[in-house]
Amino acid sequence: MSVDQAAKRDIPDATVARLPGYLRALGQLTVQDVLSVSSEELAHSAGVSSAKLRKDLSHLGSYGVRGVGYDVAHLTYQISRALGLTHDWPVVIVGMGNLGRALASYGGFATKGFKVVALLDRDPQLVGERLDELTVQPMGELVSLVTPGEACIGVIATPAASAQDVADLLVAAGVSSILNFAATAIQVPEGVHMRKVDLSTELQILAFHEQQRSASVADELLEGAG
Amino acid sequence: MSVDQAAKRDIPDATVARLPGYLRALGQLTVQDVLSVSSEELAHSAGVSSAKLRKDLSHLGSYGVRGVGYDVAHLTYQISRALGLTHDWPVVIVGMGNLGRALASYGGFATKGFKVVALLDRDPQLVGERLDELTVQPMGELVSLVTPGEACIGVIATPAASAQDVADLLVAAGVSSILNFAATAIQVPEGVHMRKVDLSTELQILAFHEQQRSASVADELLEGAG
DNA sequence: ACGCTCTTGTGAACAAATGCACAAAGTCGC
DNA sequence: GCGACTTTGTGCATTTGTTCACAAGAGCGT
Ligand SMILES: NC(=O)c1ccc[n+]([C@@H]2O[C@H](COP(=O)([O-])OP(=O)(O)OC[C@H]3O[C@@H](n4cnc5c(N)ncnc54)[C@H](O)[C@@H]3O)[C@@H](O)[C@H]2O)c1
Ligand SMILES: NC(=O)c1ccc[n+]([C@@H]2O[C@H](COP(=O)([O-])OP(=O)(O)OC[C@H]3O[C@@H](n4cnc5c(N)ncnc54)[C@H](O)[C@@H]3O)[C@@H](O)[C@H]2O)c1
Repeated sequence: MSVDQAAKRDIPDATVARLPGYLRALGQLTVQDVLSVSSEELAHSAGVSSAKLRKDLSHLGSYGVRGVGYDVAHLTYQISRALGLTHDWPVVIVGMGNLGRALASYGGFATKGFKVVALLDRDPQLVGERLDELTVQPMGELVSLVTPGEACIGVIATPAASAQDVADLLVAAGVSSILNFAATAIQVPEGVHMRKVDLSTELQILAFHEQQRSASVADELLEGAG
Repeated sequence: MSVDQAAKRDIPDATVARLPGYLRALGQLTVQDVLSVSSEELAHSAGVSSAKLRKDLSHLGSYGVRGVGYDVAHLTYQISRALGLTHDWPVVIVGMGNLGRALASYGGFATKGFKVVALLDRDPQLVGERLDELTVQPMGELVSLVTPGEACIGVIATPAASAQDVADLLVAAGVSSILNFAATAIQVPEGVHMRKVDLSTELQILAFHEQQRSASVADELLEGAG
């Protein structure tokens, strides 16, 4: 058993970040009743190179068959296990504005190893409102919803100004992983995992590349003229 | 001027991905009327190490003053320029469901160098609906909205099943940068930039770390017992 | 049984990113 | 002016990630 866990222990971050993409591609193959897939094909559907895919999978163990490829069902299981998706993780969403509602009504959670267990907002006007099986609760309920020591994922969908306060409340209640949608950096204590999803960052990165493109076009014109 | 552009030309990807975060931290300092900031302070607000921040900024040029720090306004300008945010980029959003509406009504675009110029959906029921100054238009309007050669950013907020089709339409219309919110990998031709924002990927990465944590706790218990 | 074909898994080379540590270059008090 | 002090910018070592290229292994037809 120690071998098994040791194998999981040092999966590179870059690999972990790509595993969900492989899982999704495998899911599409599953519904198409495809039983087996080569690294080349799977890599193409996931949008990576086949060498990268094979190296990534080699970190989980040796689950392919040389000359044949990977068994779709078995690989799906192995990746799910590596990611810790063999059981559902509870998720609480804080902030029931435009984004929070969209997230709450988004069905993609349940099928992927997560279960939204609570929706919270500090606005008394929103508390009590029903959204897809769940009732919006006041912030005070947080401590009774989260059991310290038991893993729980917190999602922040409040305005940037409240994000740090909400993060502090989540951490105090015992949440150890936070996904932040607010457009601000938040500080969390050591031991709490934090990731952010940020629209404007992504757009700005795209803008950078667009600008590079137009700059190089301009340069080529100048070079042609000079 | 060639020197200037050469300096911008090879900013590492990892640096580009962090620049928006610095810009945001600088924005907060600006509203607080802070005029100057050290790498240590700015790095802390942006959630990175000061060495990383300095190395990142050094790729843009030498805009700090030794012994003092960085001028907030000037650094803001330089980063904006490096990212290509000195003028607004047009953005079209396709898919006016839960997420698309949240994005459309999100004010964060305008202040950050972007302007939503069109909302599109294929559902005739939604076409014609007004959302914040804009009317939802049918997909056929795409070609008349985008001018090939002029940069435009396309945002995909349709279900996964339609994402590839929508991407193809956007590319055909002349869009050269795409931000994909749909939970699927899409293929775009060489020369088109594509980035994705994906909730379930992020949650799965958090789940991995939670699982690592519980695995190591279990290990420690075993070790203590053995 | 054997050789042919196919595809995995991985060592080794390469590239990118990070972190360290300090010289260089500025400010400020005197 | 000058020396003490502060903070930047960067060369270098280290770590992390990617790509290449191919040996090892599995299936299949004969
Ligand atoms: N809407 C989008 O498309 C979008 C896109 C990208 C990022 N974001 C970010 O997501 C966040 C939410 O966006 P939105 O459009 O849903 O905002 P919103 O204003 O519609 O909703 C925010 C909600 O958070 C609640 N709230 C505020 N402070 C709180 C606190 N301290 N504790 C608990 N609840 C609190 C408010 O009552 C409100 O219901 C913002 O930070 C925004 O920048 C939104
Ligand atoms: N809602 C969320 O919180 C959330 C979170 C993460 C990811 N996502 C992803 O974002 C996407 C959209 O989610 P949603 O909840 O808004 O879905 P939705 O079903 O509410 O809306 C989808 C919209 O896209 C339109 N559409 C469908 N096919 C189209 C096509 N070919 N061309 C143009 N328009 C088309 C539909 O008419 C509909 O209005 C999904 O892929 C989902 O996985 C959503």
